[in-house]
Amino acid sequence: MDSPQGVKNTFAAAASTATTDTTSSSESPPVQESPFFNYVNNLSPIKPVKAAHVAHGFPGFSSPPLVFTSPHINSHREASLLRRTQYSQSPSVESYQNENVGKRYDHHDSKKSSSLLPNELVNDAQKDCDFKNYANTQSCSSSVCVDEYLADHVKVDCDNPVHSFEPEVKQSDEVPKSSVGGLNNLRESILTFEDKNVGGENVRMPVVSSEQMLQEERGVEQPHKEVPDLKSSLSLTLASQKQQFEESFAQGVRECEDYGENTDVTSNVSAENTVLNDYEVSQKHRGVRRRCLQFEEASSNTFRNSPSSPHAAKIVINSRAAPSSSESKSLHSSHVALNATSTKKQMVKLSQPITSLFLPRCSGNSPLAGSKRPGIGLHLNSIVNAVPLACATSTSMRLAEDCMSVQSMKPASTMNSHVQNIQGCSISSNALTEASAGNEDERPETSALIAATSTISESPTTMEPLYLLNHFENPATLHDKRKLSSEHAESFEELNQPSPRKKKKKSPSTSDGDGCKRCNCKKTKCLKLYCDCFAAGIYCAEPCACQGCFNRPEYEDTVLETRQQIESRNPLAFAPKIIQRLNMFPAHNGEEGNLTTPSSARHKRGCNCKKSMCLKKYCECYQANVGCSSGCRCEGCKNIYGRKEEYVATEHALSCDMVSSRVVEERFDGTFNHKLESVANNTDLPCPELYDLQNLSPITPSLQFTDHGKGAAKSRLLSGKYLLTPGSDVTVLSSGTKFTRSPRNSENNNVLLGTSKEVQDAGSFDWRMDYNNVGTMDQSSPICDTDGNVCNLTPLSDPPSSAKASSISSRTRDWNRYPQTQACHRSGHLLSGGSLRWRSSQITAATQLGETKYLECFDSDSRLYDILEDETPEVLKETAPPIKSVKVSSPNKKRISPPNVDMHDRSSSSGGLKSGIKYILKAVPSFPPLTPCIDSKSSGDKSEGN
DNA sequence: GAGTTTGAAACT
DNA sequence: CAGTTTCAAACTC
Repeated sequence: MDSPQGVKNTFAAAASTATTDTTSSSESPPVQESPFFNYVNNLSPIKPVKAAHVAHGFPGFSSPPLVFTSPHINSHREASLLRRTQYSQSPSVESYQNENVGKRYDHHDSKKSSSLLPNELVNDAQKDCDFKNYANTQSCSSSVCVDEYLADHVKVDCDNPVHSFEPEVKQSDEVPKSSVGGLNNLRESILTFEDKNVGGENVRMPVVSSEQMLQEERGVEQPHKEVPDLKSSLSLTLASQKQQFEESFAQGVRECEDYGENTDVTSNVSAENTVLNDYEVSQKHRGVRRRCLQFEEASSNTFRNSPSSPHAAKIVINSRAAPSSSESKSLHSSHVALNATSTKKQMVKLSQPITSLFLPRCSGNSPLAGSKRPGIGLHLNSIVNAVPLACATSTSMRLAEDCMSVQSMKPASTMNSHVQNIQGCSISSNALTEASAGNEDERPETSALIAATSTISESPTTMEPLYLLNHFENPATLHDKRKLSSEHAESFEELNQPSPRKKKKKSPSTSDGDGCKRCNCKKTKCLKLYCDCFAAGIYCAEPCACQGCFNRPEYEDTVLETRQQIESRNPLAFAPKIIQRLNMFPAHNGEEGNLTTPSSARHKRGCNCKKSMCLKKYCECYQANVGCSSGCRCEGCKNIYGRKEEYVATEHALSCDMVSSRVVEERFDGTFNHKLESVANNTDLPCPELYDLQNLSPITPSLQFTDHGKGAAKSRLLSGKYLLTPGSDVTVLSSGTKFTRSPRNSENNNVLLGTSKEVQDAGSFDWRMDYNNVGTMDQSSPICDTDGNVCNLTPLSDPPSSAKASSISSRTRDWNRYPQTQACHRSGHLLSGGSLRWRSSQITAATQLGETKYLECFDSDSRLYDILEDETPEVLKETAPPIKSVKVSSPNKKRISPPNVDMHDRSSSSGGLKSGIKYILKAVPSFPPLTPCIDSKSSGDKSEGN
């Protein structure tokens, strides 16, 4: 590989727009010479940006589908990690872990050291532990169970999960001796652990002990022996999480199980392919068996129907990855990896539901996590519907990474991002565990949650870009996890096939089998929007056939710069192109969930097809599986998903129906807001859901509205927030269709921001937020964080209304008062606000204000009105003006459809809300173009404009 | 796999 | 703002 610098330079020279090297090259560690690193790096990119978002996202997990999933990332890492772990069990790994805990990986270390995975695992485990600690007893119990599972403990002391374990243990025993030995080691370690902690009590606090163990290990860097302990502990935590997750998941969604099983199978296959040795394979099998047994048992305990089995299968797969090395180690690592992967997979499968579940908890526990991945703007690819696939790409942009606390690590950052993703997964798992922590007994709640989430998340399809996710370290939003997981699967394959560009071609763009897109750029170096990967905010991955690609973690700086430049020109450039509009009612069309429904989603800009009649993928609307809207300038539109005319009509109808009292209530009812708030507070709504809700709720209009009347605005904002909260959302917005509908919504977790513009902003915000606030994020719930970040950003950015800002600031303070949940609401507001520009721009300025940010956000929202008017996608606007809407599309701008309706009018009427139609932007992961965006926005151009 | 078509993105 | 060029995906052969 060229040295990054050199490449950058050349690239910069080559790329007209792009690239500024300045920062650069130096940053990116040259490391990558080894193909492996390159490979890894490729994977890593995703992490940074998206991860952060994702984190919140989890909530998302729901995330969206599509877009590109960078395949490799997760799977590869896991696999590589596992393998490496085998090789290097050495304390170094532990040290990494330790470091990771406090920090993140160094590039070199991460890259070079195979330990990465372990680190990730460790981190996850640690996080999990933290969560568990937070959760305390409950989690502990679960963890204990997990430990037992892993250990196959002799003791089944723990009645709960433990019992199930016994059988597993037996099986494990059956496993080949070699493997058995490893198992035994693990068991021993576990046992010791248990003994220490519990001393044979049925219910233990293993978690704590596990954590302690981990800490000890970290601190001391004990030799291999300890490693197993750590691993075991990790595995235990992971296992516990898995169990919890599985349980809840099983309850909530069987379908997911099926899906998961399928995936598992596939993963297994791939794993096999990857599998190095029969020996390893055997180990895997063992692990699988165990896990299967364990999980099965666990699941059986809780719910057998469910997914547990699938999980086990998944686990097994994971185990494969971890083939070798010392059995015990391998086992541990495998367990960990498996756990991680399993969780991820689950996440992926269940993703939406899970995320939602997690998010709430995450938000509750750790504020931050939640931050939605605001940033992520989905590209067309991301389009919820269109991409049913799950490829959520894991690829995260480094950009995010830079922003990320871990700035120091560049290349590593990518790794970190991956790790983060993983962590996120773990986190999510933790959240689940926490939720379920209570053990089986407690499960009911979790299960209920899960069920709820599952219902909400129904659509698995949604994917999210990773970049944004990466931003949030913690966040590791579910989305990220999901993506990662999905990617992991792919990554495995990729790993197998080191050559990056092989695939190339277009796997059908948006989705390869995975549903991940891959670019084939030749001249743009993947630094322009021509590149789907770049546009989606993800790094190019191996599958990409691009030439001279700079959209890689190594070139984070370049990518960021380029991105910023693009955003400076068009703040919405990275915003999700497709906005989902949720109908309050299931579907006037009768097609509730179907994104395809014309009413369900729209392309932000609209297409401009002339020859394809919107019946081919040339049409972005068609490609996104969305109907054409008034914003489209297509000729002879025959979009099967909905024609412009239809769209208008539907809007009309919807508006009539929807507008009804609810909107009014929302607007006016302070009580409503209160309810929402209470709901938000109470409910652990996963961020994603919130997002969804937000998305659903025609927030933007509300925001605008709020702008008009500040007081009202606040209330609305609140409402928006409420919307964010799942429960509130449901109540408020729609009645329930929302959740179900939005598979996308789930995706949207990333989307959080909701409206396209909003989304974009959010995406950018998130990124920025993450970067700036990474630390803060941790503190606050992820969602909130993101929101908060966004808010912060917004104020700054908003140039226009300084006065507003002031007023807003006061408001923001109020917001600050609000708990994280509120923050989430804020995010919703943001979404509703829809003026992405502002936010984005604001983002730059505001970084960290946190609370104040929220307030600002509102302000920004007001500004957003302006923006919305300008930028808001036609779709959004359309939604607002239910009837008239016929075509809002601005004549001039091809893409940008100027808002037909007066924002004020709409806002006042909250027409958008009333209409009941909600659009969700699936934002493409927008990089955090830190500052520049604002200006452009302030300029007021419609995003596209020129 | 190469070549053509298409429409978005970028540029002027 | 409009028009043109460039680009890469989608499509066809």
